[in-house]
Amino acid sequence: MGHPISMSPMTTPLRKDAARNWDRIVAVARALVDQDIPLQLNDVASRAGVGVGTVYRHFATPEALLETVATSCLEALAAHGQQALADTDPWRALEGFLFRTVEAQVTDASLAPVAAAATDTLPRTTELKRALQSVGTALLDRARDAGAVRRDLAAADLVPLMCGIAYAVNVHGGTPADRIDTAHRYLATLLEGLRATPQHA
Amino acid sequence: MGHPISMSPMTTPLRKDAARNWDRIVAVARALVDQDIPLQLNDVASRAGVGVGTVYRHFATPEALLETVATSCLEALAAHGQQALADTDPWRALEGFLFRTVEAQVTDASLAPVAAAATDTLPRTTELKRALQSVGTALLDRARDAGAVRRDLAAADLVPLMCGIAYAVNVHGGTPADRIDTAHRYLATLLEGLRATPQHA
DNA sequence: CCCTAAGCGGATAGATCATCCGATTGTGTG
DNA sequence: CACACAATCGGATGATCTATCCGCTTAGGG
Repeated sequence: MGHPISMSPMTTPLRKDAARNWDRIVAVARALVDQDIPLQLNDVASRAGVGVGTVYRHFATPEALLETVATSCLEALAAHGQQALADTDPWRALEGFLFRTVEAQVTDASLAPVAAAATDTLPRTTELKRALQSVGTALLDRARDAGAVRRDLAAADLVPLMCGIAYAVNVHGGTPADRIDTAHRYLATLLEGLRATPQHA
Repeated sequence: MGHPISMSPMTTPLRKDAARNWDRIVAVARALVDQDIPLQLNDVASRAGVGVGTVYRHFATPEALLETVATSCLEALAAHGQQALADTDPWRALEGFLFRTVEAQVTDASLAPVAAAATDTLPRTTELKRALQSVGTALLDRARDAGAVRRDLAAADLVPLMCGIAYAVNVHGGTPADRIDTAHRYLATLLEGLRATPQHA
């Protein structure tokens, strides 16, 4: 699957047992994140049935493990971003992309902290975040050129705003279904404000 | 100043040395919060020049200490809320109140965690939060009755949204001045969306 | 089959947290 | 003022959590 080496072909492949342990650890971490249990590496080790040293060797910090867990989700977002760029309607493209982004953050607890972190542990995370940022910038610029969004919001505001919405949803709370609904309402409201406001012209 | 007993007249006053230590501890905590240093009670004790036991006796948990630090700020907000209720323009009143709220959260690091916490440690905090909530509800209802805000946002959304904005500002980062500016931009955008949107009628 | 290096795993040192209790000090009383 | 007693102090201490190090095991090429 998604072992580190699958991204960097220059590294010697992991030994079979190492790969197995890597999978176990990430699977356990995924489960913990889904249950909102904080990632403590000692704990992960015992749950995965491996030694503490093994976990620390693969992932130097809880953040590194969390980023690994988040990777697939980030990749899916980036992929959708590419599709959005192909949409001919600039506003619809931006709107759809942002909806997916918040929905992902609200659905997957691993995403929010990774998105909000100023500095990344893994190069892969940096790479993916950069890609997402550039897609967002492109979509926003296009929408702005089309006169569809107000001019005082910059590309650098997109990530913070999406994180803010996700955070607000968490504060609001509720069942998973509620949360998605809340996320939609909040984002819809924000987008209404994001639109260029012709009534002020 | 604001010792616990000043709010509950039924309790015997603190002994002189106890009051002095209480002040020292809160002052140190205030300073730590302002420097974004996490509140660790052992650490607070040594910085305040008191024993660990003393700190733990006054504040059972870091949250209790944080809530105490935040109290004066919450009181100021509640006071402003009362003034806002006196404003005859429903929209302006709501807008002003919300601006103050985010500004406070962005300015004072003790506020955000206290506002976002689902459950309070101190009764006083619960009381103040309830008061703020009811002011917010009143302002929102009034604005809605005046047809000034969209109907699909409830009073229960106000706190989460304000926390979300503050969080977004933190993710965005920058100097204190930048942060206040960012907060204003974000809130202005959100408020634009919060307004009733007549062009959809 | 054997050798080597990659990988394993847990004992353990180090840091942090929170409690408990003997020593100290403020305060009301005679 | 001297005393008694209760309130408060403070840090030694045990519990918990974090992360490293190193002797043992095992995969996999020759």
